Amino acid sequence: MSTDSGRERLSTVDALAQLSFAVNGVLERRAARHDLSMIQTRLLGVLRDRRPTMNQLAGYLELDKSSVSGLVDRAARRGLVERVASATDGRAVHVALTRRGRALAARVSAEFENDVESLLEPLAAAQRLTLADLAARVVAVDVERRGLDLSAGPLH
Amino acid sequence: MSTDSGRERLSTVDALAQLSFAVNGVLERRAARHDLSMIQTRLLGVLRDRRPTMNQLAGYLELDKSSVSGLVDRAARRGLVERVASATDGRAVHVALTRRGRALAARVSAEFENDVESLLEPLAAAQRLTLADLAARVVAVDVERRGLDLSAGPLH
DNA sequence: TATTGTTATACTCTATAACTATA
DNA sequence: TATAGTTATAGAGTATAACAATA
Repeated sequence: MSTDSGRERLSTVDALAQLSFAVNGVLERRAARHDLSMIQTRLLGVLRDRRPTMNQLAGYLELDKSSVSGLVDRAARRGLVERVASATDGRAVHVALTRRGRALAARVSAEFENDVESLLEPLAAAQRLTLADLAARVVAVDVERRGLDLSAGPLH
Repeated sequence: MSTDSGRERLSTVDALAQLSFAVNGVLERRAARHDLSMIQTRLLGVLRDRRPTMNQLAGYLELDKSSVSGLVDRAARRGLVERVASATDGRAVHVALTRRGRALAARVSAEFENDVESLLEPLAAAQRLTLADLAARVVAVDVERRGLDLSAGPLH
């Protein structure tokens, strides 16, 4: 790793932090183009393959249930999600994507994928695979340690 | 972005997104232990080696100047930063860390470094270097493309 | 006139505490 | 009583628009 372009070598931590920052920024700007905040984007992502209760949703998003109430209110006001009464528990409410919400989720996800691909342009195919492999290894251990559902990540 | 959440091999985009999510989470939780939001943490980070005007600060943080006013207000109320009148421009105000702000910034930064090191535990030393190298390459190109100051990243 | 910064206003996001309805 | 969810309230964070002071 040379410094021939006048750029100092970053520490591993710095490099990783800045990479995360870049990826996060990509996602944020992409979401913003659809008038979506990160948390609204995550909400749509979580709902792509689930129909959780408010309570479960709070678990996935690591938010208080009262925060989720407002979140879902605002998404529902935009016609992206809807509340569905539980058939088995009179207290519970499920949250589901509307057709429009599903379409938007799919679109944002596809665009994000493109954005990240383009971010990775400087790497050769083999290097991307290496990066993916190393990242996956780190993530797998972190998920296990923290006992989280992997699929509650950025877009899921 | 795939829809399955098992332990299958992740796509490069998924792996990268989840890695970013993990790193971001580490930083967020670390900051929260000091009652700092991400943006307050970034504010302290930016000020570690700068004494910018409000306007320049808005540029570093990519926020509107009115947002920066409030941000600095709250940090100043906690004794972490202070406003300093410009010696050369009667309109301008510089923002600087207080002693307490500098100490906190150093502490959070050191702790964050530890956190990320521990996140990277599953990787061997050589793999970490590879990861850092690939990340740095991606970041360097992104920074150039977007014309940003590299040092306005997560902790700087 | 142009620039720097603050203030007024409005909205999203978040948590805590109090509440309602159901189990 | 305990649980699921909403509402009331408070505060951080953000942007837009209007403003004051200085250049």
